[in-house]
Amino acid sequence: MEPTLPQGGPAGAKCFDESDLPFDARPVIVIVGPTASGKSACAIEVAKRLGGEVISADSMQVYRGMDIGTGKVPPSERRVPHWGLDLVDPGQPYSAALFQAYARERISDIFSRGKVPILCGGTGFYVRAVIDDYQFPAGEQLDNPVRESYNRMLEERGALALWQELQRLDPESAQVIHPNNSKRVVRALELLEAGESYSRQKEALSDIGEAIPALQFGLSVERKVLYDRIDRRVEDMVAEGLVGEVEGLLSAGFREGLCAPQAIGYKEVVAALEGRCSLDEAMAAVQQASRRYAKRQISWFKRDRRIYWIEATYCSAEQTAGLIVEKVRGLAV
RNA sequence: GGUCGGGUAGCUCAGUUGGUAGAGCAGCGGACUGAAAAUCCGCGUGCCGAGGGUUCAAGUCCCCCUCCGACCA
Repeated sequence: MEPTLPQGGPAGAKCFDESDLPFDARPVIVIVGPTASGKSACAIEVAKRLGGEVISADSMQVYRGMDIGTGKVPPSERRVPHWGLDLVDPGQPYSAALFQAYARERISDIFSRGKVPILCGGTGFYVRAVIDDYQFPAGEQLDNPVRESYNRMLEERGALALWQELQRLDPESAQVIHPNNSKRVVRALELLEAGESYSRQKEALSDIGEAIPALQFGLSVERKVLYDRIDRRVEDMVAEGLVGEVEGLLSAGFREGLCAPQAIGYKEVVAALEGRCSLDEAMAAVQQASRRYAKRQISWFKRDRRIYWIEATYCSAEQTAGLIVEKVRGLAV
């Protein structure tokens, strides 16, 4: 089947136009898409052809020791330098702001060596934090005592009381956050402490500019095919030793982490290891969670009108990479 | 062959004395500025097995056919 490069992407999408590029700016190549859409292989292929290096934009692949379940490309298959992997231990928190700083540093370093940075990953928030002008308050602690105390308030007095507290301190922000969304309510309260306002940030989002010139490509795969691939991938993960990997992490204190234990594929296997369900049930839960995750990813990326969508359902990594390289060269002339 | 039970959403099932149907799960859509694989919001998607009858009105009552299950031969 011949791959084609659609002209627009979603209906009415505004395509990236070469006139948007500053004359001498070298764009970062961005490859996004839902889990199991073939991003990683495609990125490696593009990197090989363009003299590039891959930066993974994935909130879980930053963790050391979480390899099988996060779908990390094994070292033997990397072919080109990979960044963004194994940055911290599973016990540590990580964030979009940290990734933003890390990835931008990597990008300028790769450029300075005359190579092409390829940002590739499924964590939409991380991708946008890097290429767009997201400004996070400086100097915030990740294990914030303020967050701690609001979380306690949530536990003791409930979601509504917490939201009402926000309403009292910052009514504008309370208005744009659903009372049930306690995580975000806590974040808004935290921001207040740092002298920022959630609602002001949200407003700024509407006309946020690009911080780094980027050419974004999205791999789209028919839903049914994507779901089948996800289901199979989960079976493969178990066959490759996911359970053993989780056991190892557990004995290394993985449970105390803030972010890592939330990873799909890990929390479910932990439940099975603790006897709360069978392994088969855990696998089914992982498959379902992955499908829903893919749906959320699609939702996130669909919104970005700058992305060129590539219909990749029946395409190999060589084919999708070929289209990307062709497009990049076309624009670079 | 006979008797009984059942056939309602993708699945499991509810459905009052008749008033053109609703739960759970699954699914779909959306939001997103230091947890984002997280968190949150929204949406029933239906030839009620087929046909006929009674009735102003049938998922519901009657007849017949059909399919599934159990039991009896």
